[in-house]
Amino acid sequence: MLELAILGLLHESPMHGYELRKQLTTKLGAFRFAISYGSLYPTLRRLQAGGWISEGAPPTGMSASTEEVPLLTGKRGRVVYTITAEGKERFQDLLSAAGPETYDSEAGFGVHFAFFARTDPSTRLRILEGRRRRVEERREGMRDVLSRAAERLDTYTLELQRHGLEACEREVRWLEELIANERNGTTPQPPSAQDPERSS
Amino acid sequence: MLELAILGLLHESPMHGYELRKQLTTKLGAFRFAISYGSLYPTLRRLQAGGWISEGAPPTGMSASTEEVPLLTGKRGRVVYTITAEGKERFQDLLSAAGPETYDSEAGFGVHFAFFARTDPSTRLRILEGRRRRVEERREGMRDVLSRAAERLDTYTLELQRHGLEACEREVRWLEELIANERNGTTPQPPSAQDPERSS
DNA sequence: GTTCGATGTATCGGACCGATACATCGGGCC
DNA sequence: GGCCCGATGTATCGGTCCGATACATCGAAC
Repeated sequence: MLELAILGLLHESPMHGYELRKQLTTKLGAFRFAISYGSLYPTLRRLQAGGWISEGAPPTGMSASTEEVPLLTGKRGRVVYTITAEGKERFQDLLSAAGPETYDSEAGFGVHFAFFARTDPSTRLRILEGRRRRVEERREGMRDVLSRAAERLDTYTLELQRHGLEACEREVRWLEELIANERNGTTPQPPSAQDPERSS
Repeated sequence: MLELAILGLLHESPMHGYELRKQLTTKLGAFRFAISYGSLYPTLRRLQAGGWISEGAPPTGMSASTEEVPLLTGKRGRVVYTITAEGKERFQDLLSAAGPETYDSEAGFGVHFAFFARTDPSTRLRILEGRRRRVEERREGMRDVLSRAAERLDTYTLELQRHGLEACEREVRWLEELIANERNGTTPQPPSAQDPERSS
């Protein structure tokens, strides 16, 4: 999960840990996702051990990302991580591997969704539908609780269920819209959508 | 967190692990909360070590909960856990101890909220306001991302932020309503609210 | 010149999850 | 009768991730 997120961000540009964390919480944080250093650094080491990222500046002297990265001077500390070719492959693999963990957790789905621009259309659809099914299940569960036990629960518990149910219904509607757009080949939201190429 | 949830449920009636887990996911599950046995059983042992719950049927031969618990025959397995007097104290302590962890996590807030009926009014208000502040912070963060970076993000990432922002706004509104009701002394939602007894 | 907040790297203990392994029981089915 | 199967039920293990914490550097404010 975290691996996918990190690879995805490093795919765009090399970064050091601090910056990486900021991006993780802002760009991917929308769907409840916050990462602590206690998981970031171990994961970075894991990725390094797998040969998917490497420490140090980009492979050959490039000046493209000059403004993105504050450009480490030779000083001390400040470790910049760069994705390797194997890392890019790994990223693509993880992107299309949409198992149950992709639908189950908020975070998992959020991360996958954030990289949809680089995910192939069929996988996108698969993930959206899987997620929808999952949320629908939760919704049904809460409906049951509300209808069967309306009398046996105190007001607060009841209100909690009611709010949860509403959130689920909203999310299902949102997903349904996304799925419809996906089938049309339209991009999600904006007024003027250009016809995207039809790969696969 | 889990300790609080378990003590709260056992406070209502003794239960065995399986039933406990079901209740945890249905009654408290609304605000994204699912528990696995891998955390349930260790926590039960922790609670037992602390003397807050005890194994076996309720202290003295009571027949009140006959229909609630499937009533273990002498067979095998089937361990029923009962809350102790110290456990009840502990429960009250945890209820009023509303630290940052109460506001930060969905689950933490959900559990506390589910037991609001047994929480004193001032603590309720404190928790609701703390939670609101937290959600407002997240909301502002997302607003910033959306306004500053609207051009630099792809459609999907943008849509993710948009959806997240909307969810935050909803939750803030919900909390605001609850806070207002709390100040009025009204119970949360229903049309005709009877004046609740004012217990300690 | 020194205090302070932002930037930055890193670890440790512990909470929690997912998978898994069992064992028991009541039915349905051949 | 014998069999399997799904629901009920207890329990552990490895691993992921979190929260707290410790440091070190740097520019700006005072």
